Amino acid sequence: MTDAKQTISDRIQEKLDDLTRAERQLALSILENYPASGLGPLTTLAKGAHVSVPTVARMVQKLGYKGYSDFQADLRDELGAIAKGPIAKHETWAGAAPSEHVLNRFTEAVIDNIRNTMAHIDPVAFDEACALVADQTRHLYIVGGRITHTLAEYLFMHLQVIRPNVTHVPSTSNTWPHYLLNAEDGDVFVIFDVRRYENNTLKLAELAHARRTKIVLFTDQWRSPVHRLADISLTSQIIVPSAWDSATTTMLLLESMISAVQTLNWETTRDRMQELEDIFDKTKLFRKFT
Amino acid sequence: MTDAKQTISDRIQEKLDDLTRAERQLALSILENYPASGLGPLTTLAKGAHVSVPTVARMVQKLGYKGYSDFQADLRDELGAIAKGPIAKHETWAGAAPSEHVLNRFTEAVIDNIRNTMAHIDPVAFDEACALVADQTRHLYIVGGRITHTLAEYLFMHLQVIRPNVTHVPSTSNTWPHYLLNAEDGDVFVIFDVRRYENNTLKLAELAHARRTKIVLFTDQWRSPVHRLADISLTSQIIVPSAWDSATTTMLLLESMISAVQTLNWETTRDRMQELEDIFDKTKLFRKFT
DNA sequence: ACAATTGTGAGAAATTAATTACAGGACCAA
DNA sequence: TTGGTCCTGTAATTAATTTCTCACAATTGT
Repeated sequence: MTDAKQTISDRIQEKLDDLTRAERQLALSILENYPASGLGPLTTLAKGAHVSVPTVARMVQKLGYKGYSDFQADLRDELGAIAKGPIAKHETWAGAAPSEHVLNRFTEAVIDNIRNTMAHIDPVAFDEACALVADQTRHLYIVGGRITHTLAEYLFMHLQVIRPNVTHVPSTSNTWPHYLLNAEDGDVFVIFDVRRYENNTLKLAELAHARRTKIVLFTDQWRSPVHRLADISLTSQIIVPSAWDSATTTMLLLESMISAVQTLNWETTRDRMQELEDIFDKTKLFRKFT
Repeated sequence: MTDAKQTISDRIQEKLDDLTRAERQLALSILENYPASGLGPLTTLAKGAHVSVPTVARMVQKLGYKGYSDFQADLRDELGAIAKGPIAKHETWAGAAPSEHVLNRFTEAVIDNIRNTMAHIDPVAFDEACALVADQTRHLYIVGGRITHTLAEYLFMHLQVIRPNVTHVPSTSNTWPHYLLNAEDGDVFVIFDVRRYENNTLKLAELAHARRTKIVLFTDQWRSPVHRLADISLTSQIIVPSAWDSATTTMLLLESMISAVQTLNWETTRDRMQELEDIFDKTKLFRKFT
């Protein structure tokens, strides 16, 4: 037992000497276009390698598989594991805890979410969204739902420092129609809507859309119906081993956006932050150290 | 048609809007484990995505394929082309963006934070904290600060469903002394305090400590002064390339705790969640699908 | 010439894909 | 609320493909 898991490619190369001429020819053909060629029909593979069908059947059995289907299944598994990316699938994060501990299972799921989210995100759209949010000439409305209003508020708090003209609108409230009265052509709505999509949020988005405002949507992989009205949708994968969904990945996107917007507006932000510091100093709400 | 070649992944995402709910569910399932899952048998794919066989057939046709086999062949071609091309650069997270893009720099920093946090966490202490939070015989107070009150509220919302006797106390408020009147020996305070530690929060912690309550503290690597009063401190690394700190890692710890507490209280939680669902159904605040 | 290997062709068995009709839900608009 | 529309899963059936095996002939290398 050298290694817990060796790739099928390794396995083939290892057995290469035990194979006969036609079998070797087949094996090399598989390795040549690996792993795609091994995932097609048996006859195609045979034809591509210029060997006969029984040769293929014989070889996979020599490799230790029950049949070609078995071999294919293993190939698919390997492909799935590889696609997961640079970090091993079963890495233990909290080293002091067993891998079945909730900390490790949860962390693994979140890392997976992050990887998947980043793999599918369109950086151009992301940059456009940041530019919209950074544009101080547009009034900015931030809308959250039942769960997501915490994320909305997190964004709101930071943007308040970065720029003026920001309003936080809780969609689960009777008062949100009032906010729309002021919304004009060109203003920006940042809307959060994840699973258990809320009718209120959709209504609000529709009204905002009707007023020709720009809409930036934070949603999950299943996409809130709001996305049809949104100019830019940023989707996160949010599945975790829990009865609830995870907000961590969305939070990551959010903080990335805050960071980007802060950079875009740095001149303004620096002054405003300094003022804020001064006010804090005066009020003694915070401690300098310890 | 902008560029000559688009991947099937792109093609799916592009058509995502034209798909119906179940079809989208299927499409996302394919993207989730791409491209391995699409190379297996149709029935396996359908089962894995929790959709029916005809749905798969309908979707691939909407994507412009003659049938599932046709779709698979295209997938294999793409896989073959990828393998031939430049070696996959898995250094970056958002593959479509350069490694200097804020998304990649930020994500890398957050992953680093997670790794570091998990490396230093004491799982026994974590479990003890979960047990305290899960204990329904103790009244639970949740305290957040200027920034962290969003995290506090996130925890509060979930625990409200899991168990009774939970109170959210904003430390930046004139009213918090009132809450302490009711705090008794054995009650639990969950306190959030990260950089720019707040005097109010410390005062509140001192008073809570004087009343012999248990204190669970979420803080950062520099540790809030509250930690001297806390029974259990859970520290996160929160540094990111930004003018602010990151809450993502703390959020991860938080969600792990919610998941653990939910498991500990599953009997109670299940019933309460069911009731909640029923109420949602009646109020029609949420939509079932799409 | 002998032994091992390989291909041929054919056919059985198993799996898989594709289609249909229908009933139950969800959504929507009046 | 209600009727209508669209979507979806179930189940059953058929068609098609694919895997697998066999016996035997052809080929190759020794």
